[in-house]
Amino acid sequence: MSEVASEELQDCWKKEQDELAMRVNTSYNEDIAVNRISLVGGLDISFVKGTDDACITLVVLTLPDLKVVYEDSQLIKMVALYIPGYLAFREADFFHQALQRLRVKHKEFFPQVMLVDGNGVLHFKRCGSASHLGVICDIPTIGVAKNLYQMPEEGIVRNDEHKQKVSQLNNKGDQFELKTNNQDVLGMAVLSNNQATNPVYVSVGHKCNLETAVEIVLKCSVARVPEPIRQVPP
DNA sequence: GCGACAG
DNA sequence: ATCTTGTCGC
Repeated sequence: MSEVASEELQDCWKKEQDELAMRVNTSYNEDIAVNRISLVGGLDISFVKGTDDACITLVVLTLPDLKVVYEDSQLIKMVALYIPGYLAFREADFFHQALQRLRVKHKEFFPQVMLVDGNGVLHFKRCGSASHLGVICDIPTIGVAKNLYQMPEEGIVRNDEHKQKVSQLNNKGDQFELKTNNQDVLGMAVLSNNQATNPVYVSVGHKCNLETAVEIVLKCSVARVPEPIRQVPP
């Protein structure tokens, strides 16, 4: 079983998250203008049944043809407890290492942008795991979550109004904004596939703006979950 | 105390 | 994250 994160450790995490949050960049970055991107990376973690053993996978795909050109899988032992809001602290180091290996081994495949399984600024500190990773590695990232991370105190909730909007998404590319009570747009619910009934929740991770993020996610989507973060068969 | 909470 | 059936489709 995972170790319990002590309150001391959580305080540490909070401080680090505050510092990282100040460094998140959500502006337009010409380097990742959609038509210039040729390599997109993806990061995901899959657990072995009921254990704390997990496989961290980093893949790099070409755009627009979505072919896998690089894959790095590493079996690891997860020791940190999962606490909603602090997802990045479980996995960021492993992802960081995977990116370092890529930089050393195959620099030519280093992606212009990474898709991360989780949220970017759609987060109560505006620093979800995608942003966290983007800042530590100093690379553009996009957060893609399969479920809405609710923030009741800011009005981001899966209520009837939300469900109503979701039911009106019919075609690939249909989307609606995820707005706080202060009218801050933190992310976009995007239908990534014509067959899907549920959207994915896209938010800026780092060094990118929301429009670009959504466009890239759509270009990478065949199934509901964008190709770079889908499970790659062993 | 309870519930709700990306993966 | 994981457990789960059959069904449809690239």
